[in-house]
Formats: sequence, C-alpha cells, structure tokens
Amino acid sequence: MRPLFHPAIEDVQPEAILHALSDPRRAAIFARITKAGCVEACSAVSSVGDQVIPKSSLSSHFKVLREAGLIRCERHGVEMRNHSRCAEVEARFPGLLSAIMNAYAARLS
Amino acid sequence: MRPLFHPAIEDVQPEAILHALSDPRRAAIFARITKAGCVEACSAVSSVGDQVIPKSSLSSHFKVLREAGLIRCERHGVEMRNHSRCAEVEARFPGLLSAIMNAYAARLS
DNA sequence: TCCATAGTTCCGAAATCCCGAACTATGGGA
DNA sequence: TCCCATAGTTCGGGATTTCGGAACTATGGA
Repeated sequence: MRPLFHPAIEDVQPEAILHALSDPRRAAIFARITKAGCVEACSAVSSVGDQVIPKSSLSSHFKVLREAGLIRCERHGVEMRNHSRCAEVEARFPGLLSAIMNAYAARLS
Repeated sequence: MRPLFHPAIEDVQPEAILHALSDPRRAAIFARITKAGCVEACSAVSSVGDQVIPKSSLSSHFKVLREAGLIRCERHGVEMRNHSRCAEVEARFPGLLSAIMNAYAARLS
C-alpha cells in the first residue's frame, strides 16, 4: 500500500484548516486525537456524541483532516495510528487551533 | 422591505464562522469590512484581488457572513451598510477572529 | 491457506455552490 | 406623479461536493 499523502507544513493553507474544522464531527475527531496525542484507530472514534458515523464517512473525514495538514496517519499492522500535527500548525499559524477548539468548547449546545 | 435576519451573539456557532471564513473570498471581504469598520456597499467590494465576483455571488457571500453572525447589514437609502461584528464575536470566542485573519495574512501565496 | 479486522474505493442520491437573468426596492429627477 | 438609474435579492439549473451502503483491499493471526 502506497504511503498516504501529507502536505508539508509550509503548504498547509488556512482555508483547508477552516474547512476541515467547520464540520463539528471532524472538529470533535481532531479534538480527541489531539487530546490523546495519538488515537490508535479510526474505529476508535466510530461515533461522535450519540451519533454513529458510518465507516466510509469516517474514512473520508480522516482524509480531509489529513490533507488539510491537521493529522498524520500511518499504518501499524492492521490499523491506523493518527497523530495530531497541532504543534506544527501552531508554529505556522499561532493561536489558530487553540482559538478554534476553545470556541467549540465554549459553545453551550 | 423586511429587516434582514441577524443571529443574536449567543446564537452564533463556531461551525458557521469557520464555514463562512473557509472561503478566501469571504474572508477577504470580511477583512475589508473589519478594517474599514463599515463598508458602504456590497458593490464597494465587487472584486477580490484581481478576481471579479458576480453580484449574485457577492450577495450570497454577504448573506453567509451575516447569518454566521460576522457582519451586520442595514439599508441606507439605495445601498447597504455592512458593519463588522468582530467585537461581539471576540467577546464570545476570544482570539478566534484575530487568529483566523492572521493565518490568512501569514499565508505566502 | 483461510478468516477476521481495519480501512478504502466506488457509485448513486442528496445537498450545496455558482452565476446569469429576471426581479424588487429605493431615491432622484423632470 | 411617472420614469429611470442604482443597489441588491431571488430564481433556476448546471457543476461540484457530501453522504453512506456495498464491495473491495490490506494486514496479521490461526
């Protein structure tokens, strides 16, 4: 299996990050990966809140996060390990990710 | 003409803001309004960079920004005045807008 | 070799975006 | 008052994107 594409940090674009995180489910997935540092599998986040996400949709959400430069994915055996690239992104766009994640956390709903 | 809908600041959702600003043209429009405090008309921003935006598209971009809670629009005679709501949004989601606008400004391309 | 698990790809339906054309609203003449 | 010009919205339908079930691929273990 060919290695997955990951953009270099200098190629990461703000619009891609905003688009990726403008979906609350993707934002929740990213928050979980970031909090855990590394979530072992896509299937480890097979639901967000009480909402079950079909695995084809989940796969494309991970792809969007990966191509936006937010996570790094590598296969370990039969499963995928997803790492947050928040430190890199923070260096390139200071304050962006924390402000976004705080905004979601601050939401009442 | 009935007054335009504006969400109360407590109803403003992070995903709506991220979606609105994930389009570079909308982000540029919002930046211009914010910088100016108040841009007199939609037609005053009829192009972004060297790219001309048709007025039907422009109208819908303003609608997205307005419904996301980012701007306030009121008719003055034949034209519209658009005000940035950045102070309100800043109070609700601290650091969010400045981080986003800085991210766009930091982009090389 | 066969099977189970973990993800990806495919594809059709649904939703969204885009923009030209037609329409509406307002104010300024004549 | 009537007509026109300007400013912006709405409509319609074609293009693009998103969603998710079903089929497929990749890996490791029995």
